[in-house]
Amino acid sequence: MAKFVETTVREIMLRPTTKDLAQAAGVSRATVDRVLNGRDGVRKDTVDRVNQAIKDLGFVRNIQAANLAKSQRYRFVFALPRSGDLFLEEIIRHIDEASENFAADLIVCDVAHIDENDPHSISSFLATLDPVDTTGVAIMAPESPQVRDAIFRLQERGIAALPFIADQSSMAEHWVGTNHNAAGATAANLIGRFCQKTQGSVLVISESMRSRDSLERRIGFDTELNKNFGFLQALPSLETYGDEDRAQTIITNAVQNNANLVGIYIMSSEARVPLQILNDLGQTTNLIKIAHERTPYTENALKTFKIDAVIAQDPGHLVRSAIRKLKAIKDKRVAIGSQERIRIEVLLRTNI
Amino acid sequence: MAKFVETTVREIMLRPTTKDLAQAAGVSRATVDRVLNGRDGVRKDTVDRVNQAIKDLGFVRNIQAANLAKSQRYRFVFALPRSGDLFLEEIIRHIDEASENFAADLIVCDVAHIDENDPHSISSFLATLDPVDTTGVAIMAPESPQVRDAIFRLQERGIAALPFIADQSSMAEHWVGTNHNAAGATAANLIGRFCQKTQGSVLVISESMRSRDSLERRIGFDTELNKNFGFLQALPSLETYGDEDRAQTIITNAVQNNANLVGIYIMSSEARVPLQILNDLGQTTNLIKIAHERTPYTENALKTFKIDAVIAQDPGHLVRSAIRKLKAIKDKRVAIGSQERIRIEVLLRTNI
DNA sequence: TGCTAAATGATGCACGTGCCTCATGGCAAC
DNA sequence: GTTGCCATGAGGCACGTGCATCATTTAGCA
Repeated sequence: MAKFVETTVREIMLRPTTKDLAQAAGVSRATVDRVLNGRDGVRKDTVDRVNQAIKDLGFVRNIQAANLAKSQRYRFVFALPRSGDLFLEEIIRHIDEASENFAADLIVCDVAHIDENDPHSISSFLATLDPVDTTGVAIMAPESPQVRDAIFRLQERGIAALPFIADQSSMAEHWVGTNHNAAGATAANLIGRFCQKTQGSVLVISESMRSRDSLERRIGFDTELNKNFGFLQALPSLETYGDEDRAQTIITNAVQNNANLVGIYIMSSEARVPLQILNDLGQTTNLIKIAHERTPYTENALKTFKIDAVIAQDPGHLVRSAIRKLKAIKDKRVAIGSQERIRIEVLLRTNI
Repeated sequence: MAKFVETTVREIMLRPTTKDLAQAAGVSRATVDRVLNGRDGVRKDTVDRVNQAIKDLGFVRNIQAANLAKSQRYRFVFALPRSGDLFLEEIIRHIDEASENFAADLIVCDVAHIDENDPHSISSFLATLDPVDTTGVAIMAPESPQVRDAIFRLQERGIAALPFIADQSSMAEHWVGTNHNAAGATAANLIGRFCQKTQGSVLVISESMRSRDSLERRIGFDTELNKNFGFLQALPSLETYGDEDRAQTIITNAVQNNANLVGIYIMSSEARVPLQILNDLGQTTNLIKIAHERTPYTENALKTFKIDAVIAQDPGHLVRSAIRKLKAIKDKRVAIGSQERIRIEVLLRTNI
């Protein structure tokens, strides 16, 4: 049984303050303040003395008190594509939910809709944001030089900016989303394991192959299939361009022209349209079908055996992770690594 | 493109204070304080007036300021079994990590080791905890009347208490962990889908069937297997009792006496011992193998094709969820529902 | 040595809430 | 009318930090 020595506990419960710091470093509270907040006019060896005291005492700034003093508030904007996509609806729902639940932390979230295919308009929207009432922005938009530049300019103006779900390359660690390559590989892995070692081909349906996300998924999918499931052959990607009529035509053609089809991978986040078309075709019931993202539609499709697995990223986690990261940037902290790695979820009928 | 009217933003960024409340309700700040903190000596209609003002203004108490005023600190104790279990090690690692990262929120976490099979000693340990230095406890222990009672007594003394991973039934919503039944069903689902429709039997290895968790997993497993994979037959559970020699004997026997084995489900959180035994036996390489919990060992086993899938609950998420729930209880708030539902993760070689 | 600028100290208010004390006014029972 | 209780008001201090102002000390330099 663990013992808790009284004094230790008290020490833990009472943390050192800037006053203690000042005393330990042999300076005044004003100088501690200068060092803590990076103001200039302090000699280097004084700075070092204070920093040493911070280490020695294990001082951690009381952010609540600091925020109180600064009347700091956080307002984060989620810049999302305007679209009727079910996955986006889920995202927005979670932003609303998070907005309520982070109210106690003085955080407010808003959604702004952008035209995802017009980098110029996105860039000029971002330019209108004012650091006075906007603390940070999470941006979901396909990669483009304009958007990447706009993000850098935001940061220069003191607004935290974060690519959201859609990756802007060269932002390195600074984004929120999953590894699309691994997600595609997981789809291939599941199709390979689920189909009964039958020789055959796999249909890949996408909304568009122009985005980096789609390309990466496809590469991950192909690589895994070739390497570990050589008996399966992936067909070229069908692109629906979000057009239902076009989807109807190309999917119907593909199914009828490929007699030895064993599986279908729906790569885009809008699984509903392709699935309904496949369902209406009727001849695809015993094919392995894998789609992306948890929505009411895909959940139901899993339950009713119309689909075999869903590769998903948790929309609530994505939203909260973005909020925490934006806040961490503002607070000049580092966020928890392991908490912010968004998992690639595998949803089956039994674990939704 | 979204527009943000100046005034609206300012309104959002500046929240009403108790002063505003007092003015709106036509009472003094002292009375607002009496109502907010549930002190008595206030007439009912006055209470109603204040509550109405809270609604009208959308007042939300500034917890940071309140904590500052109260010098409120949180110290949470995780009461865990003492064991060399890799999963437990992961849990402890995440408690340490969380402890660092929640420091900014004035939260400190400690681990206490309990004797999981001695409800009496657990109960008397819990009784020693002092509300002065312990804000809440997360308890990982098998279900028992003594522990359940001890939990209720803790709550009476003002210490938040929460069953952790191991369920104490009748605590309803108030616990942190996954649905074991669904986890077992998912294991069955995966084995059923992965094996190539071969008739055969499935070995189930457990540490002990005395715990409710194991029973529930087993029930979920059997139900799913019988319902959707009738061609497979689950064998009676092998219990290792944490004894390596015993494990060696019973597993070897089972494998040699069941010629038509197609899969193995390792139900306990300690997958290492059974897996090593199976590996040494050599004749099980092409059986479907499924285990529980992500540990360095299971991760490696996935990567090297020694195991086909892992059913896991994210230890970091479990820990953080427990902390958030305990804090919410202390703050008399309701936690975010969707954030606190721990997912049953399916880990494959491609998405770890 | 004396001058100037840079570095540091001293101090006080503000932030929003909890908690305490003391004063005041009303109302009912005697 | 007096007494005593109850509901409420008024005000102040504390929490830990940010930020501002003004005073004072120290270092650098001629």
